Amino acid sequence: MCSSAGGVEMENYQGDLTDIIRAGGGTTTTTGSSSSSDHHHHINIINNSPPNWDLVQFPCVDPLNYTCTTMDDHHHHRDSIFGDPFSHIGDPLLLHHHHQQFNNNINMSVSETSAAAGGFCQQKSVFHEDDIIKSPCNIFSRIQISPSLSQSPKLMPCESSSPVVIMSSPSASTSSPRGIIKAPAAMLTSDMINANPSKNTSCLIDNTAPLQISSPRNLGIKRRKSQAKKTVCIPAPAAANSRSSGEVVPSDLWAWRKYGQKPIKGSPYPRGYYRCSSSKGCSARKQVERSRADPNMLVITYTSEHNHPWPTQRNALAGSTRSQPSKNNNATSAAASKNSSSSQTQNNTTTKEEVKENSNDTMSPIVGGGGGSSSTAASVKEEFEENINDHKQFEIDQDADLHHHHHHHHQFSTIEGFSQIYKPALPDDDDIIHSNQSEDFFADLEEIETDPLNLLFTQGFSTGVDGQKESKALDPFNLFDWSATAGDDTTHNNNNSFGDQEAKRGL
DNA sequence: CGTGTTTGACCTGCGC
DNA sequence: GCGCAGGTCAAACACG
Repeated sequence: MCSSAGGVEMENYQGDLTDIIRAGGGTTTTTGSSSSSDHHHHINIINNSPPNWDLVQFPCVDPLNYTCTTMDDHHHHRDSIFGDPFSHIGDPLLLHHHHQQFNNNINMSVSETSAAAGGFCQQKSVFHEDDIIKSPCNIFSRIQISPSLSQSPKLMPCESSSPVVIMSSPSASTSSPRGIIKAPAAMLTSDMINANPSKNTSCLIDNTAPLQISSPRNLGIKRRKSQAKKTVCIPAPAAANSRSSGEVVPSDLWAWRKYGQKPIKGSPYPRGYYRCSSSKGCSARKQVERSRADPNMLVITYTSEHNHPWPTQRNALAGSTRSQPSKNNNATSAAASKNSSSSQTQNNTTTKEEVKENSNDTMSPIVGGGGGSSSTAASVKEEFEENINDHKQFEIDQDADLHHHHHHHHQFSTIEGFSQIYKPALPDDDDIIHSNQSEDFFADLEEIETDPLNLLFTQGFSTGVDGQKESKALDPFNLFDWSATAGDDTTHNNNNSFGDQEAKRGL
């Protein structure tokens, strides 16, 4: 079955990119080699520039159902149902300059359905080269949603950080391996590829082969059930040379349990299958695989939605925290051998163990690995608490690097962004970011208030009133709701209350 | 004991 | 109908 690995075959790859969010990535790549210890990762992050930030942040997004109130009202469809982290994310940087534009032009909340219906918004402005170039490109990767992609010319020249590309394909069916996604191709122009000569390929999903979306043949993809799927491409938290499966899944705070792994034809990397373990009845699933073009990038496909709030229990921790089983190596290698290809083997040399190691990284919770695929909010929380000191250090470093005058006493101001971002996928909560429901929800989440992300944002992006503007630029997540926040007091209030709670807790 | 991972077998959808 | 390939199941095992 498995085929040829080697990565020679790219066609399949393309098909997988139905709805893609690409996180810029490259970031981790070099540094994070598998072998690096937690400390190493930590250090890297701290010392590094923006690119690392990308890594740190994207993962966070994942589980959240961002309700993007700011999005164009015409496109209410939400991806959030998938727990797609990026579905509602906007480019912070771009927002900084084109906040309004972003809202209008990018519809992050577009679900496949909407996409199929042409719900995608115009991606026009967002990807202006000027914006990209001018923008700080620092902390966060650019998040781009390219619905049809045809228009997004240069996506990511961002030097320091690769942009995150969110792509939504018109039809869910396109995501099949065989399916060809052409849209992405548009995104992956030579410009994009070359834009970042200095950087590795992180930004590219597959630059070696033409990306195609939807070809007649593609339609035949194996979609058992025409389930809408969301594909997210993010930088692999772990070492670039991850072993085996390459499923170094960034922590998304949902509890995922791996229930299968299959070699994918045409890809040297196997695909891991995860299902939500937070709730028995939860049908949320995700597939994680490495990009063939760029092993540093993980392609995560979300299927179904979480039917439960954010995990507040540590029920999923038991296994998540366990250290690397010796068996893993063998298993992994075995899997690798199946795939056959030297390169594959090499890449596959990274086992879960490494992933776990990475996950331990204090910074990982967010992206790098807070527990990898299996990490839970609780676990992340734990890690965070244990390393709170480190985080503070991180904050300091960030401040220095970013030249932002962020102060501890301001840190809670960013909670607003956090609360908005941290919205679990709640059923039927379209557009509820402003609703009481969301408020209640967060009230229930006290347990995870100390979530690393929260802290991260708090520390990393805290800004005073004066810094609000800056924070917007820096805070990728706030982006999403800024406009909403501005126009919606409710949201604001919710956030504030949330922040207050944390403040009370002495965070 | 509870939870997660691994992994071979099985199921299902699709193209030919 | 057959074969291929993706997706899922479930037993065995590991970890805390």
